[in-house]
Amino acid sequence: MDRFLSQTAEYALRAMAWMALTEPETPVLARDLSEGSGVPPHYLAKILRRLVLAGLLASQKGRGGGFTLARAPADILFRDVLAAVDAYPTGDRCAFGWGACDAARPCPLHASRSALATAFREWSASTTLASVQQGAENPSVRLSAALRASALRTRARARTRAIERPATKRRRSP
Amino acid sequence: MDRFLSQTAEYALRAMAWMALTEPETPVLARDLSEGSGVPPHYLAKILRRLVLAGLLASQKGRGGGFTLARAPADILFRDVLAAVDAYPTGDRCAFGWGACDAARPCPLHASRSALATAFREWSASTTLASVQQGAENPSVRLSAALRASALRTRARARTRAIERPATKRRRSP
DNA sequence: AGATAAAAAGAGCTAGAAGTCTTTTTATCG
DNA sequence: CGATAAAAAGACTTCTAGCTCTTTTTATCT
Repeated sequence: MDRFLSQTAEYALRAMAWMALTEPETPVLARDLSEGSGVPPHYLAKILRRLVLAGLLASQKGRGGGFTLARAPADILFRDVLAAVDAYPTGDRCAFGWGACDAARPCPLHASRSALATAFREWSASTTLASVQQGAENPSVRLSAALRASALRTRARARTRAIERPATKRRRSP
Repeated sequence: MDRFLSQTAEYALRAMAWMALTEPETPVLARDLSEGSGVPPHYLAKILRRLVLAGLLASQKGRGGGFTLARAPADILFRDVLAAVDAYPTGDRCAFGWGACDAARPCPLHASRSALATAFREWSASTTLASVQQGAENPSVRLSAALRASALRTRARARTRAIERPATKRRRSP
């Protein structure tokens, strides 16, 4: 094992982190986000959808569309992001296998398990997307550069396509 | 999502917790452990094997055999149990997708992620099996009762089998 | 209107986790 | 020794997270 959270949860945090590091209000393409963050494009699309449904992102279809943060980074908890992709553990089922298990009638594992649950809840409820914006070496500089590069690639792709298709109109099978 | 750890990790902790609550030195049958803890019997067998290989349990084959704790509960960390079933996250891969990411060159998610990792490590390295033995309502009483009942069922099974097979000797297909 | 560009939807694939079943090995008892 | 009782081994199945591919919908631009 090499990670604490599920792959999907990590992808969701990664995507939101990227969003928090881009120019606010400017729509970001799923494709650029995928290339920049390394999350598989189609899988990222599904994750983004869930983040939209959870009210953390806003999406705009069609030309000039893309994704934008729905709220200020400081108002988006890690917990919100995890919950959006169903990666926020409720921990309501007893680890010991008991039907009922609470503070009143704790199972032998209850106390230890609660300690972990509490630590996790405090972490995810006290950490916001704003935390990714402050770095010792100002990582946003590097990130902006990466995204700029990505945007340049996007324009390059457009140009390439324009060249590949010289004046002839193509139509897909009817 | 409803749990913090993988199903296997939870089963491993559950099994070890049961072991810590039984009479020391007295071998516990995998079957009784399964019935008592609710872990599927054959799956539990595999988990127990891993715990033996990790040096946390001792096993004895044949009649009168079973499983016993290899060390005192206070000397068995939750971390040890999780590591035995490969459920101890190393967290060495960057959550942001960077190849290199450490305290020197942290990714934007590094600090937050480290906070979680630290909390988890401290929890799993400071919690031992002894923690399951101390409960406000002395859960070991209830557990001992449950195990006693389980042991009784085992003897009942033996009796039943003895009755089902009255003096005739059966042999499996050659 | 028509071309284009974006998100959205949905069907399907794959590998690994979780769980089952059967057989084999090893020990003990009578 | 032979019956029995336990763990151990291993093949096999099932389910689901993660991932891919294709098509559809919606918006914008000329």
